[in-house]
Amino acid sequence: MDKDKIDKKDHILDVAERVFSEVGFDGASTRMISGEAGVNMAMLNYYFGSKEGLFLAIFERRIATFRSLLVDINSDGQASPWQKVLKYVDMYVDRIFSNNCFQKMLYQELSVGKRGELSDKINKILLNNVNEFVKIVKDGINSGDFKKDADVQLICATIYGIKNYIMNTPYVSSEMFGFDMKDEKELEEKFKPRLKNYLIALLKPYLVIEHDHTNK
Amino acid sequence: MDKDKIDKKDHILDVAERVFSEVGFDGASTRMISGEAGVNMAMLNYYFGSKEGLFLAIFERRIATFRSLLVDINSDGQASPWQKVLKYVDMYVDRIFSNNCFQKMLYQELSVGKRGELSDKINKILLNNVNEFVKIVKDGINSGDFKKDADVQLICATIYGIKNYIMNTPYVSSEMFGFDMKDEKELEEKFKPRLKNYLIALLKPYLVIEHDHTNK
DNA sequence: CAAAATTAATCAAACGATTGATTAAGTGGA
DNA sequence: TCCACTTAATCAATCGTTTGATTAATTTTG
Repeated sequence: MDKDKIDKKDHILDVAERVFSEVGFDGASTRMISGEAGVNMAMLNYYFGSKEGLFLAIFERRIATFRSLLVDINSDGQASPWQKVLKYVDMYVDRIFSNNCFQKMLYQELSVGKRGELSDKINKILLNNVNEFVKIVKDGINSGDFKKDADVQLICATIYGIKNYIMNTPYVSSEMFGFDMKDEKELEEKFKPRLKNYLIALLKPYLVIEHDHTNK
Repeated sequence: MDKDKIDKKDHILDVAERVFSEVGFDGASTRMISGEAGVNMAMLNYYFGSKEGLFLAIFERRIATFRSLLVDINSDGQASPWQKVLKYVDMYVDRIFSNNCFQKMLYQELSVGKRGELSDKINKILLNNVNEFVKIVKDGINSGDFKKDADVQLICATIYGIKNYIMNTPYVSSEMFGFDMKDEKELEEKFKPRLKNYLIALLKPYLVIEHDHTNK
């Protein structure tokens, strides 16, 4: 049946995504991937043309989701700049940790950047997302809500950097935070809220101009 | 002469460090490294035993430097907690960008973590450095200088994360910050001070309890 | 409907190329 | 001569990929 075919391709993509994220592109052999996926080696080439084709297919499957991520936040005319930042942080943290393997893969690819065309594509998409957030902050500066000497770019690097650091140094992070980073439940229930609270508490005093209502 | 031998070994280590940082451990072949270093392939095995031995040798050369990095800051009884943080940030930013290739290599190794013994070693050293900074912040909290609900661990992740993000996504960062990240001069003269200022401006309102002298 | 023809999916086996590593022969200075 | 160094040649192993054969599913034909 057609559904089975799609499921099998998807299964291969799932496994390959995990394996690539664990040992990198060069570290993962086609035998390893096909073995863990429980399919014949030749199926990888049959479905995806090549190892690199498989790699690209993983990205193409995820990139569709990527696009629609942040579009709507900025178009919300009602929300204040700070409310937009809150919304962005909330969405970002939620999204990120559900695509754990892929995020790691993506970051490794950016770090190495061997596959020229794909790297360009990813870089462009990521820059789009960055700029979406940059726009929020800049609007806030122009409207007088945010401090005008705020370093917009480094704020971005902060949000993305913390995420990458935690996800790409599992052992150090697990020791540091005192619980297993691979435990999905703890990650969801304990760490996500903690990270959200932190980011907000960190950014607010740096970014927002407090209008002193108490006037003491 | 003996000096020549050491120089040649060091030269190989330099080249290998760069190549590893650019394409990863699996992506780098011994032929590639020996070729770029201008030595015969067998020399790598003659000097370092194996490819992994070469990899380890790179770390061993750097790790000595690593150890003595932050030891003295915390023993300065005179300095206030916030002054210690300032000193730490200053030292950290300065150090980090001078070992560009190695930092990237180290981070990739942590992300993959295939070489068990080495990974353990690195993780321990890194955790030591983390704890050194954690201690500074915790002391500040206990002494009443810092806010008691500050998330010490995530502060660490912030500092290390920003650095890693910038160094490991050269293209995105270069676009984002509007200049070439590989240009050492610009990095030194423009980016380092910018990053220091940002980190201080970011951490201060989050961390430090302001004693309102104006009393308005 | 049933037989034939076509297509898609899957497999074990093998391909040439490249990998990290080793060998044996040679080099030149002490 | 001895010893540390250097080289080209070569090794088995593994790499990604291709092959030809086989089976299962689908479509076409009579």
